Amino acid sequence: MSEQQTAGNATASGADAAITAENAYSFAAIEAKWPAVWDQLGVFTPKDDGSRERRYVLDMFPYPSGDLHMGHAEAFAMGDVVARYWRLKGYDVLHPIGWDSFGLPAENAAIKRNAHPAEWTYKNIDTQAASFKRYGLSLDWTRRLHTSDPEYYRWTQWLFLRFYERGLAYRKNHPVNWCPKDQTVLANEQVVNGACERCGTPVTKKALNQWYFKITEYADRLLDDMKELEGHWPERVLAMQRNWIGRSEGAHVDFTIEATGDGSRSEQKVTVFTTRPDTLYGATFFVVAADADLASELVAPEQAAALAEYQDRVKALSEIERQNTDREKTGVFLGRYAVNPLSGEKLPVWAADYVLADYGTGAIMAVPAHDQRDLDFARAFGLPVRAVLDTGDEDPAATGMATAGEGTIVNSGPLDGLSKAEGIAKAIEIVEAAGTGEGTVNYRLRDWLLSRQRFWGAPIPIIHCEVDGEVPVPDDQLPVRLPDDLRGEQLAPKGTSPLAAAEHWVNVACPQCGGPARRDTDTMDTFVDSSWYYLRYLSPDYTEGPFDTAAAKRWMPVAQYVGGVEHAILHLLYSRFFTKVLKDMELVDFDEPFAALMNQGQVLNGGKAMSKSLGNGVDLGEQLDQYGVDAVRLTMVFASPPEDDVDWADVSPSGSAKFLARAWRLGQDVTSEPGVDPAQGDRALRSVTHRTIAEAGELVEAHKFNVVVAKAMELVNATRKAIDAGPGGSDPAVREAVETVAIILSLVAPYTAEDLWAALGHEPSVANASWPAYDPALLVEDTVTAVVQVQGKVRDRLEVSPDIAEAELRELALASPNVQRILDGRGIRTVIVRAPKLVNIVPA
RNA sequence: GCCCCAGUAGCCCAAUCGGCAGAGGCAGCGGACUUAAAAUCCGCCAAGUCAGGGUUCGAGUCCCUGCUGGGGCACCA
Repeated sequence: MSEQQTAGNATASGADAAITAENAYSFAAIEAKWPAVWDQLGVFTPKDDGSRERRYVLDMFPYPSGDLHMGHAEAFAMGDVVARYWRLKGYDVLHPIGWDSFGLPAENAAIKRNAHPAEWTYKNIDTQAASFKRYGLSLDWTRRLHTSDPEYYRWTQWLFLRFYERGLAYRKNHPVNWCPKDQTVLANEQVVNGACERCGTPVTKKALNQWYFKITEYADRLLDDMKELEGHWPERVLAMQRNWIGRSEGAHVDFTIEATGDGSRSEQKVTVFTTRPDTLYGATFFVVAADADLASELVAPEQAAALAEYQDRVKALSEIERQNTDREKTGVFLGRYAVNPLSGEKLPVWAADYVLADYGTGAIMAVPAHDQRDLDFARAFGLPVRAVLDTGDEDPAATGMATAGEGTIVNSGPLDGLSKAEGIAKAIEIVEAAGTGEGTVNYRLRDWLLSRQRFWGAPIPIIHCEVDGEVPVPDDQLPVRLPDDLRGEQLAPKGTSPLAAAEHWVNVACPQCGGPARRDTDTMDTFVDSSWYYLRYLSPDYTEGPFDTAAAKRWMPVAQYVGGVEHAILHLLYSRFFTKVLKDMELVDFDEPFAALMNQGQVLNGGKAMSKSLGNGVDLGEQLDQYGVDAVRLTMVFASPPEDDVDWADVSPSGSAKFLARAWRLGQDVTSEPGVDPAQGDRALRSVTHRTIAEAGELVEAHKFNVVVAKAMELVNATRKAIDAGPGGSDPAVREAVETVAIILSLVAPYTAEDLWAALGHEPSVANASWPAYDPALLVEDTVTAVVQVQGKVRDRLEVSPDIAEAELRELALASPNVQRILDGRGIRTVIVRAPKLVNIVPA
């Protein structure tokens, strides 16, 4: 900025400005100055011309609920460090932004305001977009997308149809999780402790005909491919996914349910899943899930009334009550007997709610001696307990404690004498040979319930015809657009989708027979939208398919994904599933979409998550107004390692602002010209600079961003000292140091760094600069301090050459008067020498 | 109940392979500059690493036990 312009500005902002405008740091001034320059230069749009190695950095895209908040500020600050570092390192970096813009809040707002959800949604997106721009992120805005745009959801629907063709999208009538408040079904993953993940309302069960994705078919691949992610994803996220998929090895064993004496029920085969086939001889009763159809099929006529009554009782329980593991065991005898295929023993068949209808086969053989749940049930109903594995523990029947450890099999005919593991193998062998069972693997994972009875989502592109049944909407009729004439109350949840009431939309001609038909009125879970958005960024305007497969080949997988751990299972598991299906469709050539994952911590205030109800929220906009963008970003990054929480009450944005001003002022004191040879400069300062470069690079790569900032502070301090009390501002080493400060700072504080870069006489943008190379010669010290210990305690320090020989160091150490005094004539047992830094003398 | 992570100055946090407990910041204290204040600059202060045990010449770091805090899972046969 020229002096004339400065003077002009001074009059505009008052008399005091004249004193400060020239040489004082003003975040407001620099925030106003640079965004237009960045836009004009197009710094953050990747070249995509193959001239550089490509890297894809992605932050989980936001949901447009109001303006950005402190959480966004932290997450995006972290992702930007990586994107900017890689750009400086010479990579062609893709760092796009978009919005996950379908979802319930928009609908609720529309109902309240008698408006259309799009109005609220796109207004919020505009607000957030402006805030993102202010926040100085190195984003490529040319690829911006919104999942609620018809051009986007057209392809969400297209993908649904491809899944449908492959048998991966299907409908079934099944008891599902139902949120009474949101009036919609929920996926298993969206039920937390028996309550709706979104609103906290206790979830109930409801039998409904719903759409599912067959994610279970990919359970083994979702599990196995995690090997690729180990070391690159946080261990706890992998653990949570492993846990959620819940692979367990065991056996399917067929039991024969005997016909009733009066012939009212005939003989029937029922399969159980067990992980403990070694305990087959210990089975003393048989249980089926009370809410499964199987219970009603099996029940003997004289017990039917009792079962019906029990089922009513079970239905009345909330999910929260049902999941309480301290509950007394309940159940009802079905009047039937199951024959153990190994022992031939007859076992009474019971129905109980501790057996789950949708895990395994919904039926179990109960082995009370070796399973705590079965034992609790046996004791409640006076059923026999028979130990078949001698673990050395006391009899479970007496103690009430089932024994689950290792031991030797007893009372089990052909299995006697075997260990647990041998018994499992042998029992599987026997049932397989007899044709009454087989070894198998079972998963905890359930299919993904994707239909929602809400308006603001991608309509499911299926038409129901009386003649042809389910008919997919032909590709050339996509997208199935949402009607835009529904308002307010018309969108209110009624238990069925609001779309059902839009008669003009619902009634269509069947694409196959032309006869009268109705559109499917459910919309897709918004997690479907977000399961493939990272691919759409690669070719956001592509019209031949959801994405350009060539672009996917160039850019995928995402090299660094950044987002909150709250998506550990939901979004990340679904996206992994989608990727695997796309691979099978030969649209992509990789198995995992996100090669590396970083979970940023939360922003707390006073030890607690910010929330309206606690009234401890901190407004991001106010923080930015008060301290400036760079100071807020710096505070986020400096406070702690990225994955740790930041407590806003514990940190100091004003301290950050002070540091930034201090760094910026260095630029005012550099008097050498750009391009001077730093080799002529002060060696001590150069040594600090080059050490900082070396360390900062390693630290960024290790994601220790907070330490990078600390190193930058050290360099700033050293440079200030060199200017004021050393070689002075004209020394070429000072220029080199300040240029390094600008480049490192650009990772976190782009405005300040850019302004500093300009003050040093460089053309914008600092984002186009290169991460400096360090000179290893400058990292070598003239002397190092060797520590001399006696028995591990420091007794002397010696200044020695870094390449001192072990023997010489040993002699020097032993000659130390301090050492001699401490040794006090005692002999020496050993001397450990780690030249050049340490000697440890062990006295006799 | 089971599994995972973390405990270092008053506070937030550093500390390659086990090798001098301290890099950086906040707060505090003192000084310089100022008529004064703000801003700025300089300096100072501070823990022996949650507790106990073990391995080692040497442990914040490795092993065991416990305590505290945080997170995940939880009738999944």
